[in-house]
Amino acid sequence: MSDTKTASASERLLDAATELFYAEGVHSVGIDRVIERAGVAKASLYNTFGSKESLVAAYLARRHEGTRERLESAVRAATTPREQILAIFESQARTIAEPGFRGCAFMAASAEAPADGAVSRASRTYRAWLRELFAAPARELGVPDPDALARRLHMLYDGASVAGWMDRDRGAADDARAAAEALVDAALR
Amino acid sequence: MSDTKTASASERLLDAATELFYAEGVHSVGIDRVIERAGVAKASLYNTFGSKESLVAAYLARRHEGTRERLESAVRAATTPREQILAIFESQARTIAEPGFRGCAFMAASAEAPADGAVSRASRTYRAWLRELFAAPARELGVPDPDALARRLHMLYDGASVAGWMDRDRGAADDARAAAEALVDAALR
DNA sequence: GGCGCGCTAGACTGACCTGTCTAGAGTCGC
DNA sequence: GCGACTCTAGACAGGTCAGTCTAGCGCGCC
Repeated sequence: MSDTKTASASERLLDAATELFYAEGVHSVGIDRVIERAGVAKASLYNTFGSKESLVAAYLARRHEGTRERLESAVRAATTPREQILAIFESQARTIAEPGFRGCAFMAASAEAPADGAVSRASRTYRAWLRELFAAPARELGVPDPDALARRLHMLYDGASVAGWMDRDRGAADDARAAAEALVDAALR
Repeated sequence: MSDTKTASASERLLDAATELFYAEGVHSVGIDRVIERAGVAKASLYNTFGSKESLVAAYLARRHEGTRERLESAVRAATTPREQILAIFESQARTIAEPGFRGCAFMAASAEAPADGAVSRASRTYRAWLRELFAAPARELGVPDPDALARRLHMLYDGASVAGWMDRDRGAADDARAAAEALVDAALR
């Protein structure tokens, strides 16, 4: 998170938007609260982003980037395809355990947004990337239908995220990891 | 759905709330649109439900009831515990294939609601019921940890719902069903 | 017949929303 | 010194929101 004093107005706006939108929801947080938290004038927000929807899209793009760095570095640290798949769930477990975890930001934002706007587009981009993150090691495994395996692993990932959020189940990703092992084994059988 | 002409004001309000809240989100739909669609005066809504939040809770309670009837009758029609578990996903497949499917109403409503209100309470009640719907046949299977199996099946169910919604994946529940078979087999092994 | 109750229609309040606009402060290169 | 630029502070417009309140209608029950 950037230093409030030195960072540019656009950085501070994104910091504030990230904290407020994720914690309270896109619709519940007004522009005025974002600029107040960022210590930035309203005109600067509209000069930089143009609209609230664009600010939300930028917030989601930044979250996508953060998740991408975290998960891809976890995957890189693993050697076998099987371990790469499980590393995704191990990284997710750390995310869910963090204080303030409130589920998937893309689900939350999409639930409040119309189906054809910038928010839905950002979500589709994110989900396509995550799907491919599962699909690449699935192909390396040499299973008969790697795309089907990737879809099912993605379901476990989403389900763990929902359980960590709505059921406050801290161990959700550990369960998902164990289930993922079973799915990989079954696909290899 | 009740007949607009003969049903009571409270029934017509719930009908309208169900359609609008599910299709467009709780926050996006104002009270005025609900009463207009229901053909009911605003005072009647506030006499009956007292607040918008209570109307939302009543809408969720009704959805819970509908899902309960659908899934429990699907489970009853199955004979073995294994078939009961798979019947849940088969029923989900029909739900996802329906036109207008927009994901889990409880996820959507919870994403817009504060964490301690009537909406979150309704979601917890619903999720606890669904968890138990998986747990009962899991216990009958005689697996070592039926609660863990139920949690993992619930994750698949949630993940299929998310995929059916966000990825417009019509076959999501079929994938989830196949994955559930693998999880059940692995738990029995 | 008359009373009460559930209902309708809609004005109204006060708050909050996004987005625009004005006016001016500070800082840079030149 | 001066213009260009980026920023701040905040008023303002136009709309929407939840929720309250008044006034009156119609129907069933006593």
